[in-house]
Amino acid sequence: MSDASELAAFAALLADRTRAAMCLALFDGRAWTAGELAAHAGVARSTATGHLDRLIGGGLLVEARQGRHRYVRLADPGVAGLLEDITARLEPGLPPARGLRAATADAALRRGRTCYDHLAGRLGVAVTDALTAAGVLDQAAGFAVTDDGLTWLTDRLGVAPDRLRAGRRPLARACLDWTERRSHLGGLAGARVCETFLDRRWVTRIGSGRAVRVTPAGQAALHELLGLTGLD
Amino acid sequence: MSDASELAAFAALLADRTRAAMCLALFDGRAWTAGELAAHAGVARSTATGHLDRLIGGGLLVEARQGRHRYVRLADPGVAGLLEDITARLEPGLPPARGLRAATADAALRRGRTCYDHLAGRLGVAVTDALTAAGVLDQAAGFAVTDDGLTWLTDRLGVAPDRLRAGRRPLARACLDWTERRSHLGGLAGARVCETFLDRRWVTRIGSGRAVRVTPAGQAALHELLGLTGLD
DNA sequence: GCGGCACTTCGGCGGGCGCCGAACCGTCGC
DNA sequence: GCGACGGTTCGGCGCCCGCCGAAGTGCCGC
Repeated sequence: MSDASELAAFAALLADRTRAAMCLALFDGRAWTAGELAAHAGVARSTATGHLDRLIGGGLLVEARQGRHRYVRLADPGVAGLLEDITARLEPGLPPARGLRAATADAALRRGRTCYDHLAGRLGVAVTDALTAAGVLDQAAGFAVTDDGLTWLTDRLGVAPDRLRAGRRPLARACLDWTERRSHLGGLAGARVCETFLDRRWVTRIGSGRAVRVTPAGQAALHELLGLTGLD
Repeated sequence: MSDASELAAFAALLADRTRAAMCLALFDGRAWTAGELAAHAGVARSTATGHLDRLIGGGLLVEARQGRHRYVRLADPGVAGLLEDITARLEPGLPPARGLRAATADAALRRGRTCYDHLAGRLGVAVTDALTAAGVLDQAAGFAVTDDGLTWLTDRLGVAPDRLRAGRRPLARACLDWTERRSHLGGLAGARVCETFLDRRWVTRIGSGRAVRVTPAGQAALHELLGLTGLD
C-alpha cells in the first residue's frame, strides 16, 4: 500500500507537461540552467524553480550550483534509460535509435563522437581530462576555464581570442557523457576545441553521423600537445 | 512539445495512489474484476470504474467483459517490465528477484511452476490447451468450464464434486502467463487440477520454490488422460 | 420474472497543484 | 560601487481531478 504511494509519487514527477518537457530536454545528457529550462518549457522562472526542486527531491535530477547559475542534469544513466523505455512505449513505430542506448551499442560512437558541437565519448572525456591536467580547466571550481587556460587556447591551440568571448553562452560547461559516465567539456570552449580539431584534420567525421575518428596526424598532434596516447 | 504532453499523460496514469495500487495488484499477472480492485485499493466501485477506464484508455490495461464481470489485466509483458523497472528504482537495495523477469531467467520456472495455487509456465499452458481440446474448457466463451467438463473433472480426474462448487471464487479464470504470453487455467478449477496432480505425484515441487517438474508417472498419466507428450 | 449483484453514470464537493507577478537575494561585469 | 541578471520566495488565483452516494443498466440465478 505504501508501495503504491511511492510509485504514484514517483510517477507524479513526470505527470506534468512542464516537468516532462524539462526531463526530455535534459535527455540529451547536457546540463541546463534553470532559466534555459524555464524558457524551453514556456513557464516563468519562479515556476521552474519549484519544478526543479521536486525533480531533484525525487531523485530524477541532480544540480550543480555555479555562481548565480543552477545547472541541472539527469541524475544518472538509469533515469535516461527509464525515460527512453517510457517514450519508446509511447511511439511504438518510431526510430528505435533516437536514444542513448543505441549509442551504447555502437562501438564507434562510444569511442568518439560529437555532442551538438563539441567532442564526446571516450575521446571527449580524454581531451577534457588532459585539459584539466594541463591546467586549462579547473574542474574543482565547477568546469571553469582558467586564465592560463585562455592563454593556452589562443596561443597553443590557435583559437582567435574574439571567438572565445562569452556572450549568452557560457565559456565552459560540463556535459555528462552517458556511455562514459563522466563529464566532458561543452560550452563555447568545447565548441572551439572541436572546431579546431576538425579544421586541422586531427579528427574526421565517420560517415554523416556524429561519430568521429582521430586521424594519424591527430594522434601525433594530441600526443605532442596534451600527452594523449592510445586514441585509436 | 507534444511529446512532453504525451509523456506527462502517460505518467499521470500511474501518478495516483489508487491507480498505482491497481497496477501493482495486477502485477501478479492475474486478471482481476473491477470490484476486487476497488476493494483492494479501498475506493468505491464507481471510483474504480473511472480509474479503469483511464488505465485501459492509456493502454496500460486490457479488459475482458464476461457476463456482469469486468476482468482486467496488464496489457502486455512490456507494461509489467516497465512497472518492474520503476519499482526497482524506488527500492534500490531490495530483492531484484521479486518480479517476473527473474522467472524469465530461470529455465525450470519457465518449464513449469505454480502461480498461487494453480499450474503455470509451459506446463500450465499445455494442460490448459489440452483441456480445451478435450472440451473441458470453452475458451471462446471466455474461459468457462463446460457441462461436460464438470463431469470430466469429477469422473475422469476424480475431483470430489463438492470441491468444485463455486463460492465467491470463480470456477475458471484466465490467468496470463508472462513467460508464455498465453493464458492458462486459474480459478477454483485450476486449483483443483493442480492439487490433484500434486496429490497423485504427477508433478512434484522442485526445492521450496514455485518451480514444479512432471514425474515419469505424470508423463504417462497425462499422455493417457489428455494426450500430452514432451513434458520433460 | 423477480430479486440480487456487478458495474456504470451523474452531480456535487473538496483539496491539491500549477501558474503567475512582485519583491527579494546573491553574483557578475563594468 | 552600481546596474544587470539569474534564481528564489511568497501570496493569490483558478482549474483539474479524485472522491462519494444515489440512481440506473445489464446479467445471472432461483
